[in-house]
Amino acid sequence: MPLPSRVSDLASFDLLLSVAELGSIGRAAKAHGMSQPSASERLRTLEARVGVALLERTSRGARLTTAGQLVAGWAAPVLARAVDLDAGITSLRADRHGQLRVAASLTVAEYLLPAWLIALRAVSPDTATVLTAGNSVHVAEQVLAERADLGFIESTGMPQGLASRVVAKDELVLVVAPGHPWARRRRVTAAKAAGTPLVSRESGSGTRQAWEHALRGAGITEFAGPLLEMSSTTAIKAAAIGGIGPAVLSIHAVEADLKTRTLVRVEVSDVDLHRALRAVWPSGRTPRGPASDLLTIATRSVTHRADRR
Amino acid sequence: MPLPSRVSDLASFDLLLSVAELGSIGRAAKAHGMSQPSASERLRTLEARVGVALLERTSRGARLTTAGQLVAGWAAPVLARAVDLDAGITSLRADRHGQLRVAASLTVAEYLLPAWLIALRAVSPDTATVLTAGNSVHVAEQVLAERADLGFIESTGMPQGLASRVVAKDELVLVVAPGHPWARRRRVTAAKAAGTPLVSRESGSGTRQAWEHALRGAGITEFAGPLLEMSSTTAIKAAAIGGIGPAVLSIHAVEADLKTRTLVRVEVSDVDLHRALRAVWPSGRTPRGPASDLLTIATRSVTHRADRR
DNA sequence: ATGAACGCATAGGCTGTGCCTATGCCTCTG
DNA sequence: CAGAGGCATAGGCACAGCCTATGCGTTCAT
Repeated sequence: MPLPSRVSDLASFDLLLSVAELGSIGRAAKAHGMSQPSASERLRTLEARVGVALLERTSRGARLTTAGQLVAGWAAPVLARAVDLDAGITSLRADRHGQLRVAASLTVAEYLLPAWLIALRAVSPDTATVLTAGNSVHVAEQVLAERADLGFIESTGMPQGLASRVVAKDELVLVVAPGHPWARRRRVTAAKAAGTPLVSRESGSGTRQAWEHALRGAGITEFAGPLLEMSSTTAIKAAAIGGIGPAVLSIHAVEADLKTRTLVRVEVSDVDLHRALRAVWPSGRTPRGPASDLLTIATRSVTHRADRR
Repeated sequence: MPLPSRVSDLASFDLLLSVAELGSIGRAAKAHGMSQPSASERLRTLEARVGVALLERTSRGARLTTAGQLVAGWAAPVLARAVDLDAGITSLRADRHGQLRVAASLTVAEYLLPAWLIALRAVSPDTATVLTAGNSVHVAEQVLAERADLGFIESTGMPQGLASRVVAKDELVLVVAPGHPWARRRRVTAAKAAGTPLVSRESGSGTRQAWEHALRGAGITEFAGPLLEMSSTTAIKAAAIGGIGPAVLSIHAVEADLKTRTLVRVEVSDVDLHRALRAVWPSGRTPRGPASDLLTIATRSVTHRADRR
């Protein structure tokens, strides 16, 4: 399902937000480093694509119409997530010799780090961050070898020589498409879940290991083989949504889909699927400088969330 | 602050997700209605912009690298919000004579309706929805005049002749930039809040009225004039983030900013800033067809959220 | 072993979008 | 009444992106 082309031009929506903020097309143009006529035409074609008037142009500026306010309101989250994406990408490029080297598991890197990096930039704007992603063992190695200043891992199997602090919670969830038989009762037994082939990552994935580990904790010893093995979380989600079969993913990965009901969560009786996410660093070598800032930010995020429950 | 151009090309990221899902560049190209060479080049330039390899190209397909999985993971929420945006835009265009006419307050239309519309499309794909946004009085008029099948309003001042059901909660929050003096203590008295000039919407805005109403409930009678009046939520947020002064906004509008700490919430002692959001329809004329579906979806969202607390 | 099928890369050529500068018109203000 | 600020229009240029055609490498079946 390709994205509707109507919304693919982020720069135009960004321009619209700038007009809302600055009160005139010309000022918005300047803020974006383009000429006023260019901005004017961009907004005009944006309006044409949207199909309704978004701006009220007066001789002393431009204001959003009601429809314009709505569109701006919907566009803002898109741009906010795009900023997250950009922050993540920046941390991936290693060409700047970053002062702060972070190693993180995929779950942390995907769902939590971008927001932390943006907060970090607010605290120390000049810190270039280099991110390496891998499984927990890999991250631990990087930190122990001092090739990373700070690591973030799932808590299972903490190696020696590392100090740590819990910074967030993760939870595995079993999800199915709304049409799936399990979607109605919303609960299955551990044995049933283990005996059913799932859409999953390749074997060796941390999520898959954690899933089997949790079920073993409930006394399960036999597991059905995977129904389908796919290379990415997105692909697994797409397969599950398409009704191929149940899947097990991090709660962070399916939050939005649960909200919009494109996926339905199914509880697994008597199995604890929670796990803590931890920051780690070489014991005795307390993080300093930007690493300390990032640790503070990450820790604050867990207390912040606790506030809101 | 304009969006970094690195992430402005949504179509390329969408293509990347399709590759992750379908396992080959050619199939992704076909899914997007373009030729294989075009897709190949798009992905190549995307990799150049990102600065790291995202795909592992083999002779029988393409897989994401670790970095590619990360980028895909960050891009997915951007695209998901873009789909929301598109759903909203679709509902704004009135050229199709929609079978379902919805009138909603700005808060509901901005933050809740897109997800509902997407869920509605899953239930009845052929329903074209037309959305009108306005303040609560305006919405009530539309519904009473039967120019809208269903309305969504803040609950203050329910007019006669309308039946209703609570579908969501809203809450006003006082926010300041992290550097503001109030950010440290995180709490002010009602009198102090009322006596301080705020960045706000034009007078007559529902948010502003609700704020003053809530403070009057706490015995406050005198209000400072606004520090700055702006035309949109985005503009107000930008001003607050920029440190111009405190602002009062819906919790939904600042959720992301609170999470990333670009804004800090300040409690107001002894003032109840909650309000219910209600669906309304002409009493006696129980919603049927798509209107009933939408009502069910909206109602489900409130119980769903309750589940998760 | 060998050809067919599949998949990605490269080459060449074209179209159209988007941007810039210059200019005109309108309105509010002093 | 003149000037400033702001948006729209016009004309012209550059480049980005797409398509078709083709080539090369790998895999699989006969």
